[in-house]
Amino acid sequence: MPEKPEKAGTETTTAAADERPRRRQARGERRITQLLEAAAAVFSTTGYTAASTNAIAREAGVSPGTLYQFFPNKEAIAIELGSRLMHEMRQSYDEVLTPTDPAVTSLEEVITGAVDRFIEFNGRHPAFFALMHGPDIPGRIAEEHDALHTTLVARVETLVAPFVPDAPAPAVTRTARMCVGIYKAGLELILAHEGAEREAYIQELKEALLRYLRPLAGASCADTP
Amino acid sequence: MPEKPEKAGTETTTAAADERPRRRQARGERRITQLLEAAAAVFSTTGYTAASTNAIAREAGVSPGTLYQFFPNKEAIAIELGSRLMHEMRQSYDEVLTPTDPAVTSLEEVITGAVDRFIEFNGRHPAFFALMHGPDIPGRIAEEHDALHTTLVARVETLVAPFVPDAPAPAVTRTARMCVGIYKAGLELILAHEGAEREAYIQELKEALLRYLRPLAGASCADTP
DNA sequence: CAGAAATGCGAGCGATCTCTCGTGTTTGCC
DNA sequence: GGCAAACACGAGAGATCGCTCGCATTTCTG
Repeated sequence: MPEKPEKAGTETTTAAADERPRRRQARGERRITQLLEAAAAVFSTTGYTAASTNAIAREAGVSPGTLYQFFPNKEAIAIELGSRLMHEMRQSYDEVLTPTDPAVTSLEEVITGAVDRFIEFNGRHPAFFALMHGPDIPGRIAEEHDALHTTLVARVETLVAPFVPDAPAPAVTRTARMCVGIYKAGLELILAHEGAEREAYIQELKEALLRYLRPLAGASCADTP
Repeated sequence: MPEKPEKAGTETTTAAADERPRRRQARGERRITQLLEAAAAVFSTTGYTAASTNAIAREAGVSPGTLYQFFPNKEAIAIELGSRLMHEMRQSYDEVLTPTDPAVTSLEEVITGAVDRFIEFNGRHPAFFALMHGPDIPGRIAEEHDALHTTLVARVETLVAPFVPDAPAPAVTRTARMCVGIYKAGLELILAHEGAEREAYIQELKEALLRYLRPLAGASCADTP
C-alpha cells in the first residue's frame, strides 16, 4: 500500500520533507485496489510505457486527478501492483513450492506442480507477465522489478537445491536462473497458442525443464518405469 | 532498402497513390546506412519506443528533416534495420547453420557452433536483440518482426530435423520454437554477466540445449567418452 | 452540527515526440 | 552554364502524455 498513515504521533512541525501522513478512508482503499485492477488491465494489454495514466483512470472510471490522489506518479502504480502480485504469488506458491525431499517427491512431480501453478497464476494475472517480461520498463522500476525477479530465482534455488546436493552455490544460482529463463520462454509460447496446441507446449516446457535438471540429480539412465 | 528507383519506365501520369520513384544519389545511400547505424545504436541502448527520431538524427549528425527524406516514419527505420540485420545474419549463418548429417556432425558440435555464432552476431549487432526481444514494439512492426522470427525458427527446424527423423512436423516446429526461446533466455543471462561468469552461462546454455535435444535423437545413454 | 480532512473532478500546463514545410544548397545531366 | 531533382536544414505544427491546481463534494471527528 502506498504511504500508510504511520500514526505520526509527536510530529509537531517536522517538515518531514516528503510524506505527510495521509489518513486513508475505506473509500480510498477501495479506489486504490480499483485503480490497480485497471492498471493491471491496461498494462497487460499495452505494456507499461504505452499505458497512459489517463487511460488507467478512464478504465477505473475516475478522473486523472483522482488517480494522483493515491499515487505520486506512474511508476508508483507499477511498483505497487508488482508488489501486490508478488505477495499473492508467494502465497499461491507456498502450498506447492516449498523445498521437498527428493526421496519423497520426484523431480518430475516438482516440475509439473510448479509449472502448473505458475501457468495458472499467469492466467489469473496477465499483468504479472507484462511487468516481469518488461524490457520497456524505465530505470527506477527495474530495482523493484529486480527484487521480484530475485525472489523468484531464490525460490527456484531452494526447489532445485535438494536435487543437486553436491553443487557449489554459484552453479545452483545459474541453474535456477536458467530455469526461470526457460520457463519464461515456454510461457511465451504457451500464451501464444490455444487448445490442444497450448497443452502440447505446456508438456514441452515440462519436458525441457525435466531434461535440463535430471542429469544434475545424479540419476543416470534408468528412470523410465 | 526503402523504395528503390524501380526504373519507373512508362509511368506517364500514374498517380501511384503512395510512392513517387525517388532517385537516390550516392550521397543518399550513404546517409541511409549512416542513419541505420545511428538507429541501431539508439535502439540498442534505449529500445524502440523510447528511441526518438530526433535522437537518431542527432546521433547520425543530421537534422530531423533529413531523416524523413529517407524514411517515411519511425517504423520504417526499424523495419529496414531489421531487414538488413536479418540479411546479414543469414549469410553469417549459412557457413555454419546448414543442415548436417548426424553421422558426420554430432548434435553437440551443431549446438556449440550455432550458439557461438549467434552470440558473436549479437555482440556485433546489439540492436538485433533489442528488435527481436521487443515486446514494446507497436503493431505494424510485429509483422515484419514475426517474419524475422519465423525465418529464425525455420532455420532451427532444418538444423534439428536431421536428428529427429521420426518426428511429425508440428512436433519439430514446437521443438525449434522452444530452442529459440531457450536461446533467447540464455542470451539474456549471458549479456547480463561478464568475464568468467559469462563463459559459465554460455556453457550452461549449450548444456541446456544439448540436454533438451539429445533425448530426441534416440541416442540413449552411452554418450560420454 | 461545524470544521477539517479526505476524496473527486477536469481543464490545462509544460514537456516531449513524430512528422511537415518552406527554404537554401549540392549534385547529375544536357 | 543552366535546369531539375535530390539533399539538407531547423523551426514548429499537431498530438499526446504525465502531472498539477483550484474548487466542489463526501466523510470523519469532536
